[in-house]
Amino acid sequence: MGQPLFQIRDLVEQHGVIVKSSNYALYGDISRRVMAVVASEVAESEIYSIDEIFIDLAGMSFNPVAWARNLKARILRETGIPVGIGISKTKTLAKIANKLAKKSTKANGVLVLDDQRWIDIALERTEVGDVWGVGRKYARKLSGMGIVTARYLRDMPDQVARKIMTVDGLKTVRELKGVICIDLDDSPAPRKTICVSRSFGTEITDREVLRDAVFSFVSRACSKLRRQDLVACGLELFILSNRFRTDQPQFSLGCEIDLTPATNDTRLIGAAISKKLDTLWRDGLSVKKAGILLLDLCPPADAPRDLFTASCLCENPLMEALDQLDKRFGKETVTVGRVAHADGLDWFTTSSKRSPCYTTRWSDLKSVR
DNA sequence: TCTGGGGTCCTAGGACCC
DNA sequence: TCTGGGGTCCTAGGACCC
Repeated sequence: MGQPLFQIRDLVEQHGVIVKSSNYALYGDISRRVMAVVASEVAESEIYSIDEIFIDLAGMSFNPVAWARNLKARILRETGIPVGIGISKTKTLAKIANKLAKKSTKANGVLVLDDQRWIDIALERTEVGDVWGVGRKYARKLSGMGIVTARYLRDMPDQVARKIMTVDGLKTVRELKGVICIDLDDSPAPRKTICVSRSFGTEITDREVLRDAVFSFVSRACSKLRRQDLVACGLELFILSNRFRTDQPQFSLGCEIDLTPATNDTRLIGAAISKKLDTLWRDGLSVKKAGILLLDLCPPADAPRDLFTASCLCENPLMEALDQLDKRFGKETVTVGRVAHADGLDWFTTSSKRSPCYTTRWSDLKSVR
């Protein structure tokens, strides 16, 4: 997991491993299909990530195992996707149940942890670092104290948990005890930031090429922003050196830009960034990674206004037309400014092994004879 | 040669207010 | 010149998640 491909070339060759570049348009669409099936069966749920959903079964009177098996079968039939279902008293315990459901052949994808004896055994078999909310750093710290399993973690005193891992860690410990501390969140708060960043296939040493790249980030970020009906009050631009090259000086340069009045117009944000880029740039830089971060997002009506503008965002027919064209004919059919010069794409991340967008792009549709 | 991208939350400390 | 108590807001850094 997370290992660069070039480090495991022999393994790939030896076992005939199939390699795929990631394809988020495809994953996103398949995810929506799976979530839709789940939503049709339950009243309360929370989509937690592209491949996870929490379901509230409180007050349920039917047999949970039979119900879960049925749901699992239905998702497989309707989407082709195999899923695992873990059921318990809290989200943290349900995540553990889910993990075990996948591992155990007996469970075969569905596991209920309700009996305390079984919970104890499950926690004993779970490494502390596999608990939801315990990352690498905390896992190392806890192991140093002899807390190596989820069971030890559950049994540690509240004050110690709080001291080592702040209130979040305390919540985790209590959730392991079966006390609900992390509620089901069925209406997630709107985004506060939007980030678009890339590592480049080839390092960039030319300011104008970098400008091209940054412009394409702006284009993507603004389109995300408009899709969520938000405006940005500020943004951050950053450029980084290649951290793996010891023969080069390392740098991490960035700047913040105030956007007043708040906007989601690609042209305005592009122009603001372009100006800043000139002050940030120095000849001799070799840029491996760059990105932009849109900050302080809010609905247009909530945006701070300046003295001379009635509203931060009037109707913007041009941007609307742009989004419509993208929607109808594919991403970046029409772009603002200087995006995507014919010869300017060398820098782009390589993804030669991307699977087709079977379900979201007409030209990628599978043909059947 | 090649080394991912996109988010949130908490805390401590400093600046400021009355 | 010295002295106190009670707040808010912002930022950087560090942890976590997928």
